[in-house]
Amino acid sequence: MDSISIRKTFLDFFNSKQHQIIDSAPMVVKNDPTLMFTNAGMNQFKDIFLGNSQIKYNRIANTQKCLRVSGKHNDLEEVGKDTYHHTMFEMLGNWSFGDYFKNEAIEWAWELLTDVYKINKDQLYITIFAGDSSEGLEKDKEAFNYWKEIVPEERIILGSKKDNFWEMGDTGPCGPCSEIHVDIRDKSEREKSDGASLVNTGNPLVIEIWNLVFIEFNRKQDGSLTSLPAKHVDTGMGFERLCMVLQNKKSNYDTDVFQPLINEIANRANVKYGLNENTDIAIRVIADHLRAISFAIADGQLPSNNKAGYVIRRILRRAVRYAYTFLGVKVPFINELLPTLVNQMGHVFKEIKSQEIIIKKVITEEENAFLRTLSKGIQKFENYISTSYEKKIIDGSFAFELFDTYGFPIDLTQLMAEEKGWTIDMSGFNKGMEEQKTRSRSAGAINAGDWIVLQNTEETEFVGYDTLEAEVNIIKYRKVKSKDKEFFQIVLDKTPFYAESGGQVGDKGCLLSINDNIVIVDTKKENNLIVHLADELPDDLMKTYTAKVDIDKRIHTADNHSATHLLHKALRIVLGNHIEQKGSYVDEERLRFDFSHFSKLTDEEIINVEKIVNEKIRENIHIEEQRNIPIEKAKELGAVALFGEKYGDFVRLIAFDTNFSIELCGGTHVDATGNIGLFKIVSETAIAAGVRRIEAITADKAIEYYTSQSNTIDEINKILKNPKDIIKAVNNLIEQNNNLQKQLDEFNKEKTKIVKTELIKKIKKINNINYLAEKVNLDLKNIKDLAFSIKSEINDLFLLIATESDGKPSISVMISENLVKDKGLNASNIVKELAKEIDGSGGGQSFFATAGGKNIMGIESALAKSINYIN
RNA sequence: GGGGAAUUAGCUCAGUUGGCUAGAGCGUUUGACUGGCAGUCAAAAGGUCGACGGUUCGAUUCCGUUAUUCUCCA
Repeated sequence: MDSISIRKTFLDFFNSKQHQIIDSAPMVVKNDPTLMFTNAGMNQFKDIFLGNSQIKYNRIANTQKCLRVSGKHNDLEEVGKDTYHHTMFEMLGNWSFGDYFKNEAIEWAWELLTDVYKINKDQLYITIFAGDSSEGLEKDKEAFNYWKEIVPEERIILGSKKDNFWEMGDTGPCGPCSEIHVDIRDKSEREKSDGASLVNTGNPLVIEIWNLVFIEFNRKQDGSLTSLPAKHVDTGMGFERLCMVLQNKKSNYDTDVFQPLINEIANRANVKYGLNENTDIAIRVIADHLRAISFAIADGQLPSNNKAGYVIRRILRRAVRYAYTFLGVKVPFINELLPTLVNQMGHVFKEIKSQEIIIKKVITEEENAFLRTLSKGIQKFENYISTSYEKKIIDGSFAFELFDTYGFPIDLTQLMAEEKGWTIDMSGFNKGMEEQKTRSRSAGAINAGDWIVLQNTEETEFVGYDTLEAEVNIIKYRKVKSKDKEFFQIVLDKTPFYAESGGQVGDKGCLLSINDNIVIVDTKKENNLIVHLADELPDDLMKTYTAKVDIDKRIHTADNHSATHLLHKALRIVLGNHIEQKGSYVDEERLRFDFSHFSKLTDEEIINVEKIVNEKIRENIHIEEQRNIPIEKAKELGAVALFGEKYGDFVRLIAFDTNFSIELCGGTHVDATGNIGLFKIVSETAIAAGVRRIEAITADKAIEYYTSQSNTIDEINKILKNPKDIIKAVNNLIEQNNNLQKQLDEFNKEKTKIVKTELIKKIKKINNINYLAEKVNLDLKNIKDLAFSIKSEINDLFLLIATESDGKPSISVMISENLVKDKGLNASNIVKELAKEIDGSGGGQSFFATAGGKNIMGIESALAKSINYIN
């Protein structure tokens, strides 16, 4: 069975069991501070488990794109070395939310694996939770009894809390799980030893294939467990692994999920897969990482220099490094593999097909950038080797500097050192690493206290679309410490405050009562929870408060947000339908819109975009809002859906003229476009390969902009005495200035020349030295020129020039090089001594030195004393 | 969020106890050689040393602030 049918069979099977089949959520997670990427199938249902969201379907199944590269599940460094770790993988799963439980979950899993996929029953083993006395938990008898009916008892293995009890985090929903393991060893091996003894022992051929989690408890802060009223089923089956089993392979990489990529890589690198351990690893790394970065970029996460974007960059760089070191490919080529991937997965995951061009462009650019980083690191490394050749040990601190500051991978440093017969002081390197880690941890440590729950309410009601003021009660709060700040997070039963999301900043405002005025400094979202940030708590937490949003900030933010929608559509009209939103930021000051486009916008295009937006503003189009419509209907209406945004099945739709702009959007907007007033683009720049950024202002800010521009022109006009043609007048001025500057230079040259000839005339020959000490009226730069110029004409020169500028004296001494050498004269020393006369100090080189001081009266004596040096 | 680094000619970069009136290669322009292309040789132009402030007689160099970029950690 090929991988495409395997995936389809899974979804069809659960569809036939009345499951709603849903799309994969984006790999890139928004609104969850604890998670950067989707790392398990259940992530998008976290709010349901936590009770923050309502259940829309009782039964769901899907295939979920997952990425395990950071945090608790970090498989990045393992990828490639074995046959089963991946950064990106698909997780097949079926869920029950308060609907069916252990019985059906077990029955269906068995049916699918053995009846549908036809896996040999003798090769399957079951694990169930054995119980844990320290938790006061008994063996999962329920699961055991169900399994016993379908599987011989000796194939059911009791597992510990570590293997068979699943927890989402330190607190929250959890429960026992039951895993299905499969033994894919050769028949002869299976006959020799029992597979049961190899379950959970790390054998790559006796592996877990499906994990069925039964969520029935809630872990409280004090560590105790309570039984949940609604029990859930959460299952996960690794797709790539399933393919391996069904295709009778011993490695995920041997399945048709990876083989086309592997062949392509081997082809292009001109190596054969399966002959050499090192090149095999490299090929697997590249195949895996290409998938991860392509899907991440499609989900809207561009490589960048921090956070999630940085993780993506690192994955790509790991791939480039393996290609560079083990395949000897030193030019960008990973981007060229993309068509193979798109060909293979584009029909299921449409996002990589529709964005193929931009993904390729971004990868190419990143490859080039990293190859540059590598060559810089190599240069640094070779410099180091050549300057400290005697010891043949590379300092840990230098290796760390290369890694930390220049991004040069440590194992590459090791490899290069080995080639030269050097070693690296790894303990020094590790020490630097440790220091860096502890520094970061202590700085980033956020100490969140327990939630203090005052009321039990399911979900905060957001009323901010309709009102900016509401009577509210506090349902829970907690104190949060981060580094030197301490603040409170407050959750309300309902709130007019918009929480930061979709690029729009969170609201500010206050909680008011007769005696209290608590300032809300920001509003953020943690999953679906709207959290208000405040520096202090109200005195009486049980009271009802008036929650008031900062109206000015909200209105101006809405201006900018609505303008962003108009801009988006205008860009599509002017530039074409390839425009995809890649990022957006909206606050009360301005708006920022990143979008895919391949060249700089011309002045004309920018003017056209501005023109369209301003026309739509003048049309004063009223907003059409539909708050809860099914996503299918929204798409029918032509709404622009954004990759990288997570949508429920019901969405909010914002239209300004249904024939013009329709977008799915949770943000706050103006009632009619006329409120925006005026729209002005202030900058257009590139931010990544194929991605451009427009920054713009609206309303008051735009008017201020034009006012200040106009004032500037008025000022210039005034200064130039109202010329007919201001541009011509300025050009004339510049030209005149250039001419004058030229003349001035000429004049100074002339003057210097005259002074020079006069000075040369005054030179006296004393003891075979051409001596002169004079005061002149030139600035310091000209004196320097003068001194060098005289030196080039007069041999055996001892020259002292003094001058006065801004009421301060300064002296310069110039001595011919041969005198410096033969007579031991040193201009620097001489000038230091003479500087005493003018209450100053100075220095310089042995043939030319300068000094400055405070006492003008000392110039004469300094000039007089200079003769002592040649006598 | 925290650390490290970079920013010098159109491009790629040198430039250490603060003072060599700021350099190289490539590119550009001009001239010579050649029938032309190309090339060789010679010469020239091109610098607010990222911005602002401080220390100093003097700052590309030292210190602080800031901007941008790179990089590592969380």
